[in-house]
Amino acid sequence: MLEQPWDALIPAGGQRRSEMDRSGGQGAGGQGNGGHGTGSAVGFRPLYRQVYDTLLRRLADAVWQPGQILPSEGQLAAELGVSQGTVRKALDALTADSLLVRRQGRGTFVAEHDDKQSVFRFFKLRPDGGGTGAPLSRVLAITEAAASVDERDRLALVRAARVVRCERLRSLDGRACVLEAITVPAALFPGIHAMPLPNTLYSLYASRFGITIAMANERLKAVVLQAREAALLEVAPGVPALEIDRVALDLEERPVEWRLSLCLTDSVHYLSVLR
Amino acid sequence: MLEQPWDALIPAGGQRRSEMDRSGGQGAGGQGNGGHGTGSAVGFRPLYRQVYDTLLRRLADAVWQPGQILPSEGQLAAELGVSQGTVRKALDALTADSLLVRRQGRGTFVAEHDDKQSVFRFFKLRPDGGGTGAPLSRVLAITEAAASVDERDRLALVRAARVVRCERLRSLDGRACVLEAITVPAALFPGIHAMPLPNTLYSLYASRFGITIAMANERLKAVVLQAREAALLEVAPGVPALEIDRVALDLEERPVEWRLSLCLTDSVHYLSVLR
DNA sequence: TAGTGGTCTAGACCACTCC
DNA sequence: GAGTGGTCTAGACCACTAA
Repeated sequence: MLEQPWDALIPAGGQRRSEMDRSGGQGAGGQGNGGHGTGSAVGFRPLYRQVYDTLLRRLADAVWQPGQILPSEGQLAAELGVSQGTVRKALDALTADSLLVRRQGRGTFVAEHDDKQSVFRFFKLRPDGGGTGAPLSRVLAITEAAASVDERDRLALVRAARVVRCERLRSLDGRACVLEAITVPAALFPGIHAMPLPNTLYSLYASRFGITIAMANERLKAVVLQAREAALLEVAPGVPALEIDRVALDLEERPVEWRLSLCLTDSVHYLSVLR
Repeated sequence: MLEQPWDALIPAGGQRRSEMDRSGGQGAGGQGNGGHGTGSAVGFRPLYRQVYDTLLRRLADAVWQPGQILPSEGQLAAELGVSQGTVRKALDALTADSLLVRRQGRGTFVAEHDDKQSVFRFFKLRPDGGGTGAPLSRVLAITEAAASVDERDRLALVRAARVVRCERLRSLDGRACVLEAITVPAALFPGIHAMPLPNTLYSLYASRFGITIAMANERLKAVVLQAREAALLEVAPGVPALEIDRVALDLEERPVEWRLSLCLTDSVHYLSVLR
């Protein structure tokens, strides 16, 4: 299934009954998996990590759709030739990564991120008062063009790549407060420039293009609004704004969206929880 | 030990051999622990959660000092009357919460957060270029006074409470870029106003006052510098700055520090990773 | 009642660290 | 070689859900 051409996953400890000798031989510590696809040295991963990768691949390939139920732990264990406990460890890890949802008595499901509570996973602006107003959006423009230098840089694109750009104005509790410039690779989102865009773009990415946003890196700065930006946000030029430079990554950690947001923060703040 | 006057923890499933009948009876789902001390309804927690709480209490009471080694899994299991696997699940959870560090072949240790890599756990400003310059600090003033309204609000203090205030100027890569106003309850940090303050305050809190910072909530805004602030940061008044309003919580989720930072972000950004 | 995930246990082998 | 955490297995009982 992986790491080895054999049908079953190779164990890393435990009394597995396979007759195959140690082949590569080595086991390996635990946490030092690295990732990023290099790992030419030993390339060993614990069994549950291999199960994790196997299931992650199926999620990335949309074998299971969002909201759909997965086979039970026992069925997956039998299919992959590992114990139920090992499958559980992989499923728990995928749940911790917000890719699965497990419900006692019902089953394990592919996470849906268009729920009301999930809107706020990647939207960290909150009204100062503590109200829970969900953001509303108005699309100003959507165009297709050749990628700029910045866009190629953020999205790891080649020179000739084309992108789709979208400008949106978002409001919270009825007040315009965010101006967003969104860029996605045209190749990954064919036809998106002609679609009606929902408020939560990431659910559209998942349902129409099979792209799941798993993570985002945001870089925040305080800036001063330019004339055009200020006009769109209906404030005076020179007002300070919070600039959020976000690159969103899919399940395979490829950058698939660049979003530059300008936020008015007089009655709104960006919430960050450090652990 | 907890939940029950008996010596051993009560199980929630499994074939434990205790003769005591179900007493309270009910089991309970799992995740709905809530916390915050209310939970008068059933108050049930899984065994591993009880072990977690027991060990957390010992950490909060400084039974084990930072850097110190804990008893082995087997010893803890024997002491608490549970299986090694249950202890492991609790230890793994504490490790996930950054309170413990586990090293294969060596043991389990209380996390030390004055290491070089740990400085950045609560310090999210990074040079744009990607350099890893650690911040340096210069204390401008330190005073004791009665708590202001804002301070009482942030730190959940009573009217008569006294606080210690500290103003610091921090620089990154040699450039002054952060002006910090720090407030702590005087009662929790006796004598701190007369101490030399290290660059990493939180290690001082742990080593001298037995207070471990487990979490922090930050609220970010874009603001304009006032004259005094701009002078201290050596820029012109009116320059935009990133305001970080942080409340730090200890192991028992009590607010123990309020920190208001003003950051220049022309060559520095605030890094936020969303998962 | 059957099937699912949630918890708990017991015991095995492995890799790492230190003596 | 002894002791530690890391991984894997097998099997038990529990709580929850739905038919």
